[in-house]
Amino acid sequence: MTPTPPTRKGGQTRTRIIDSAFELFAESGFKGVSIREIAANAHISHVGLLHHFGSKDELLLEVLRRRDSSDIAELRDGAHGLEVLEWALHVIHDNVYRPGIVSLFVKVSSEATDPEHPAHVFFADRYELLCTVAGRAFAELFAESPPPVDISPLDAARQFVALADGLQLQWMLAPDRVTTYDSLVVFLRTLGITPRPAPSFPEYRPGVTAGHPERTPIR
Amino acid sequence: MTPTPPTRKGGQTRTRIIDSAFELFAESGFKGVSIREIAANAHISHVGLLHHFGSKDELLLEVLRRRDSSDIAELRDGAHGLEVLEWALHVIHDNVYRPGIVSLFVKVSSEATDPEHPAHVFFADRYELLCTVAGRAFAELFAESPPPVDISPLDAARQFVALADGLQLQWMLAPDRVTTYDSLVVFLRTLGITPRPAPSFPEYRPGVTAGHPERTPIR
DNA sequence: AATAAAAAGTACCACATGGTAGAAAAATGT
DNA sequence: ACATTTTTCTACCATGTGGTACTTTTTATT
Repeated sequence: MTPTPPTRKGGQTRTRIIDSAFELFAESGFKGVSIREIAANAHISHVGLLHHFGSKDELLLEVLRRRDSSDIAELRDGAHGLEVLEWALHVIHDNVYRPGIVSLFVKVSSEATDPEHPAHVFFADRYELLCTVAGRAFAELFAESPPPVDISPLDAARQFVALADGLQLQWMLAPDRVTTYDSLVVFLRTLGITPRPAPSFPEYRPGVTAGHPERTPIR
Repeated sequence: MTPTPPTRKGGQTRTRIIDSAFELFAESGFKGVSIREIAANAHISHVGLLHHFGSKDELLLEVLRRRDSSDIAELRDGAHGLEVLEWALHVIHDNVYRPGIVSLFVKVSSEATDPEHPAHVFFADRYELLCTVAGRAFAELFAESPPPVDISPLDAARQFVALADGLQLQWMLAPDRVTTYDSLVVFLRTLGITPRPAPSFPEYRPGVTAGHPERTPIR
């Protein structure tokens, strides 16, 4: 997968570029930023950048994969029922401290609505995965105690994901008025699900958050 | 407000340009389209366009105002309680037949997250208005019959709006899997609110939908 | 120290961008 | 018919765009 082993010095610049790209894509979306800006921000020429990533499109996908994996990867293996949703809530709760990642996904996901967009497939797949996994979780929970209204687990999952997205959009437009996390907890309670509260002052967990520039400076 | 009365011939081209801009902004967002493309699509040179709208920014705002007013304007005056929500559901239900307007707002609203974006204020204001109006509606409904969970009317409003946005995003990525309208009805039922169903085969109502290119061709 | 490979840079390309200057053409008012 | 205003165009500009060809510098391997 990685053509250049990370021991080679290029590995460092690679991640430096990815961090830079993440930062700027998050700020202005995909179309809103040039590879030259990204390169400058990473202290390199724009063709130096193109040496590591063949094209702007590839770079974006690399950024998305990197940022997504740290969140979703853990999700695939054996988490069940409430655990899954609590884990999701935990991520969302933490996102308050790294608005960049919210911005990135809000902006690029809507751009990616266009079937021609380089990240279209990525997001289509992502939402399918998210809804499937969350759907399984809801199914297990509903099996224990059925929800107060007639709603399929998959529908609940889609609503959960949609709600998170929509609230984060509103949060970015008016950060003071919206608390995505609280709102999602209320939503779950509406469905008869009561997640354990996330810590109100979350401790820094470098192992999990490493590589997120908002928390750990790049250099 | 309008410097040139619509009797003057320029009025026609103005709307022709706006329609063209709407179409292309919806397809590729604000940054994704050049005024030259918009102009060509309206059969005019790009400086001819700039004569009518001083800049690309102004054009976007004009498009947004136009498209929004047809939906929101009616909302300000005397609608109450359930009426408001049913009206919102009705609009959303109809949106299936004019995906352009969904695409426009999904794409541009997330771009507008950036405080520098020309439409930032527009969307900040818009969401405040939406949530306020919907909040009042929920307040009235909750006064009649309190919701099954502890939730403030304003929170319910924000969730309602957020859910609509998030579902429409998912719908654009996978149109077959998502039915925004049904999902919103379920959500309301969860809060103890049962809206009257919208007609399953909505009749064309030219008076309301006039100006939406998906329904009424421009020329 | 020599050699191969990787990384970074300079110069360039064809093309697109939003916007301006000034003139020609068309519509409008009297 | 004339003068005025509105509309539209051609030409141009400075800047930015993603990407290529080719060269130089740095790094790792033997």
